[in-house]
Amino acid sequence: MSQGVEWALHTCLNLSWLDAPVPTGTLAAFYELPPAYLNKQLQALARAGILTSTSGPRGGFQLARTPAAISLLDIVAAIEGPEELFQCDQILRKGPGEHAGVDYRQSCAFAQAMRGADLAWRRELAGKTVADVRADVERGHPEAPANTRARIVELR
Amino acid sequence: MSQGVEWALHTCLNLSWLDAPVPTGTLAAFYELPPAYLNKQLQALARAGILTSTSGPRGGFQLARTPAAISLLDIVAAIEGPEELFQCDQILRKGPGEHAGVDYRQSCAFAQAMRGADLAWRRELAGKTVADVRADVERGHPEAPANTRARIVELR
DNA sequence: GTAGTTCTACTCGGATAGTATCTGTCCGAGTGCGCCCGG
DNA sequence: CCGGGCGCACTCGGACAGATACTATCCGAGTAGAACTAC
Repeated sequence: MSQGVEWALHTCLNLSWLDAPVPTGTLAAFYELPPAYLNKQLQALARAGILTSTSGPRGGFQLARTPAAISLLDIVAAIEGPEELFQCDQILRKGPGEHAGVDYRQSCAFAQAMRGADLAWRRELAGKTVADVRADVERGHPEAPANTRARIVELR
Repeated sequence: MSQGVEWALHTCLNLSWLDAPVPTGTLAAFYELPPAYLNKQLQALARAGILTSTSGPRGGFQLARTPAAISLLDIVAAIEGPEELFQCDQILRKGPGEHAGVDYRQSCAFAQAMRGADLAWRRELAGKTVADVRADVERGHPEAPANTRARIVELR
């Protein structure tokens, strides 16, 4: 699974503590990440409607909706794409007893099982939002929001 | 997710209907797969203890244990490796408020959530065995075992 | 003093290289079977 | 006719290229703000 997912998750959490656009360079410096490559990931989040981007001075990225409306699945899907983990290539098409026109992505027992596991994974991710994670973090580290805000203005 | 997983799943199912070693070439011809590359996947299954391999004439691969003792997770893990889907690189190490020596793979809220989803996925896969899938297939297509056996001897 | 204009610096966005992993292929080591030879 | 030895064809196993996708970088288009000028 792509590296950018972790960057996107933590960056979204940080943005949830801020209410003004933050440029890529500042967000990258926060974790010492390559700025241009982080920018690429944030572009994907913007295309997915999770972030909004504003150009020019005082521009940058900010959350497009409330943290409670952003699930971890939204972020993962924005970076990794909407495809399932297991892609059925229907090799049964080449086997014996094949009925042309059958969609083995639906009828193959293995494809069904893999899809079931995929759905269980997605259900877990869809059930956790950025707001949930933020609450967990603030419970364990009440100073985190202030620290983050301070570091961001320090890096501007 | 790797292509070889689908090949491995279907090949294990086919082998569950047979009780003698089948060479890679025959198994590959069954679905018109590249023989040498399928061989590579079967080697991985053998290393994982799912198949046993015998060299020489009349050799090949066969299941190492009963189909009820082979879960889909076993096969997936043999091909893809034992790593989790999401790898936490602990970028928090580079952030503010960092306490040296903390293992963020354990304490980071995102890592915990991703691990939970991973476990849900694995639980689904571990709960389904090759024997289960075989029963499903035989229910829908009672002729499948005989067809498979016939095709295998035909391709020998 | 104020409004309009220009200029500049800053930001995103997509186009462009480098690298690791997945995909596919090849040849050598080992092995069991069948054949041949001798008794 | 029967037993032993030899040769051979077959199979796995790991070492070797090619293709795809991930990682990383750079430069141009657009924009908001500030500075400057004219009234």
